[in-house]
Amino acid sequence: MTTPTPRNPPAVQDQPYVEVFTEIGAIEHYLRAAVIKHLPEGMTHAHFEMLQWFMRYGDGQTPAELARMMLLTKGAITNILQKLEKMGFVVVLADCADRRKKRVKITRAGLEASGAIMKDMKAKTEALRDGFTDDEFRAVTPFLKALRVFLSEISELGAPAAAHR
Amino acid sequence: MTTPTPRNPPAVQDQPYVEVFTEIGAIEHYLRAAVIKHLPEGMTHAHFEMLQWFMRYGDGQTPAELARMMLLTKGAITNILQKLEKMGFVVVLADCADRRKKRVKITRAGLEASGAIMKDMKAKTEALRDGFTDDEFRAVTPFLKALRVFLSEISELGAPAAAHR
DNA sequence: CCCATATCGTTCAACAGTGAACGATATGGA
DNA sequence: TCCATATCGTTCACTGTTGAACGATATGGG
Repeated sequence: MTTPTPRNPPAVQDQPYVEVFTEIGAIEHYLRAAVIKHLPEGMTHAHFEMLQWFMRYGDGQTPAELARMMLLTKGAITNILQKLEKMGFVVVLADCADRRKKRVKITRAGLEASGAIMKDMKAKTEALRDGFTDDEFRAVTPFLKALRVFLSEISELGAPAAAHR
Repeated sequence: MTTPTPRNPPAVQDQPYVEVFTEIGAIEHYLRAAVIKHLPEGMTHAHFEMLQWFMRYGDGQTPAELARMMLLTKGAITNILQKLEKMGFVVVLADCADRRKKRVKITRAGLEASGAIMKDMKAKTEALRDGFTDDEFRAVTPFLKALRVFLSEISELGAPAAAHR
């Protein structure tokens, strides 16, 4: 056992919301880490999230729509789609009605790849459902939704105008 | 009004836990965006998080300890600390007892910079406390903590050994 | 006293995401 | 009709993080 870390004590105790944000950040981190372990060679977490998005909401969206939904920039979406298309997991089609737009469709190979990954993660998702009930998740969902909406509105606001002088 | 997006319908409805993870990812995204708007020129979200960490838990940790606590690699911590030191917000001292280690201390300037940012964000934190009660945050904290612990344990596990053969 | 092992902090190449350009296309009011 | 404005998808320079090195230091068993 080593000497305990010398350290100045914290000045105050955490506000409840600070603790929530900290836990949320950690959950995000560990969830990503857990998923990444199951992705095949060359597939990024963002790639997998894109495929999952199609599984959840269907496909046929434009890249700009995907960017807004997935909270990424259009540039990131372009990059992700190009790689997914190279892998054969999506096709990107021109939109005849509006020639600025494109439409993204998941391929059969994409469906299969997505399914294979989820199957590979099955033990973990089952452990999750073993440790927590659906009702526990449902119990916190309204609050998380409200918090997300609140932050999405507030995050668009800039810094205050340096007070008045 | 444009034509509604042509899109294949989703096959199934979201599992409760999927929705929770989605909301958590969005909360993380918007929270980061909201904070970044208030950071001074040259300060990164990671820099600010480091300063906040010292405010919460005190300073004097080693870089390796900071890496473990903040869920970043040692390389990232080195980078962040070097920049914070250039800004004059932290000092990195040698540990006499263990010459492999260093100890990080926040400076008065770091305290002031951190305080100034928090003051700048005051309107937003007040809006947060206006929209949600402490009890609401406290109500979800145990579940989030348990979920974080669960994921931290499960994320260390690798992929299954490709079944048997 | 060694020496194998572990941890320390740093460096570096690779890579993903951002944000601001850009040309192309749509849209709607003068 | 024409033109200002907006959105489309792409590109590119920049930046932050990762993961694997590396040398230096500490530790503990033989």
